Amino acid sequence: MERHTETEQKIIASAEKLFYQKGKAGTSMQDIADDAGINRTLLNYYFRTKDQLFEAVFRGAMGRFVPELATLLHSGMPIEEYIPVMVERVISAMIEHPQIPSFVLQELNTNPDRLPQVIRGMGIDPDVAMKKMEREEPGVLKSGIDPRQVIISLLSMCIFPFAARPVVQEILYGGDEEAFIKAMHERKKLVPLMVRQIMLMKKPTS
Amino acid sequence: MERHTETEQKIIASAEKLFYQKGKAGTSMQDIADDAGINRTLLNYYFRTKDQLFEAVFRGAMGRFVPELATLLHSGMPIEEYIPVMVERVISAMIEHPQIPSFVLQELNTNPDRLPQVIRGMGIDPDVAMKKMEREEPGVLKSGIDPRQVIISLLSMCIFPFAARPVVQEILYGGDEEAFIKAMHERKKLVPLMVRQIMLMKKPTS
DNA sequence: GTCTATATTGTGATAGAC
DNA sequence: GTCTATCACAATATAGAC
Repeated sequence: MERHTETEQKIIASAEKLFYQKGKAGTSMQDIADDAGINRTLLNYYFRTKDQLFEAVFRGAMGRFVPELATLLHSGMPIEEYIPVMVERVISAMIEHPQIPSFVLQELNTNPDRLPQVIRGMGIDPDVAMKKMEREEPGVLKSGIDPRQVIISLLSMCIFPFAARPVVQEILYGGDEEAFIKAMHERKKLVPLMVRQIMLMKKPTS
Repeated sequence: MERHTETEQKIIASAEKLFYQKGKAGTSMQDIADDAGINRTLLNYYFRTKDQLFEAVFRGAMGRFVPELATLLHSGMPIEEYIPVMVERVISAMIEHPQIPSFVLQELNTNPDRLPQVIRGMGIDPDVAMKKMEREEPGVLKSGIDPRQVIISLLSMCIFPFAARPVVQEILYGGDEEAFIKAMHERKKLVPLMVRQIMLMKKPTS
């Protein structure tokens, strides 16, 4: 592990702030330098190119909640046991860094070529994950629901409120930031209960 | 209503495609002109500035699913009745235009100043919406759950799979586009059932 | 490590010929 | 309506002095 100079840290901090908010294309090197209060050419000195600086920020963002999500697919525990753990960790991570979900989704949408790399980075073997879910299905879901539909709902209920934070906060919480955060803390308990209800669901007309 | 020339339509089509995918800052006027196979200055002739062209595209995107969402808050029906209708409409609209959710969320995140305008555009009076939910709460939710938490979950389960489509499709459906779309069609029936389960939930330790 | 100066390319936008 | 030519400026990046 290298030690990072003060300037380098200021650059990363400003780059994170601006990339999270305005995206890669919407942020110029000058913007970052100004925000960090340093000369523009220092960005090139430390990171050579804008691409490499962005890469550093993106990896950092992934590193902050990919490990939590990877648990979902690799834990040895039966699915119902680690759902509360996983939800608690994921939502907590997002409360600390509320802008990461929309930032990551935006980048993956703009540049889907990155997906394979990201998935490998998560240490996920999709086949293994699929088999795990299929294997668990009979025990976990009384109904004939595709377990992937449950996974999607679980992830949705955790991540979406942050990806759509401005809208949710404004419309449902009257723009009150504290109220929004408080609601997200409550959600750490609520989402597992909601998912539990979904898993107890009766088979639909299939 | 004006009639639109062929060139104008080609411009809008290409602008939508590229803005949806790469965002406003990530798309240049040259990119759009090239995609439409026309001269770059024609964009200025028809829309004067990039801002105005983007505005046209953004309004178009909003218009495609805001009316569906507004129903959620303005319908005279009791909430449980129009949930299936609303889910069906919203998901169908997103199957037709899968890129709109991430596009709109991205823009609202980058430029939250737009929110008031958008909310007014939806014809939503937030106060009215809140009162409606509070008024319905006793009848609809046996538990003491904040009805906003249910609304958030409902919207999440509908919209998130599209906002995160590349990831969901790749990891859960092995990159198979058809399989993803089929799953989203099934979701039109599933989400109302899931929400119903959530609304039947017992009060947590409050 | 940090600065100034500069090269190079790209961008949004307009004027004016056809 | 569509083109060419041109403008003013912003962007990334590098060379080289200190």
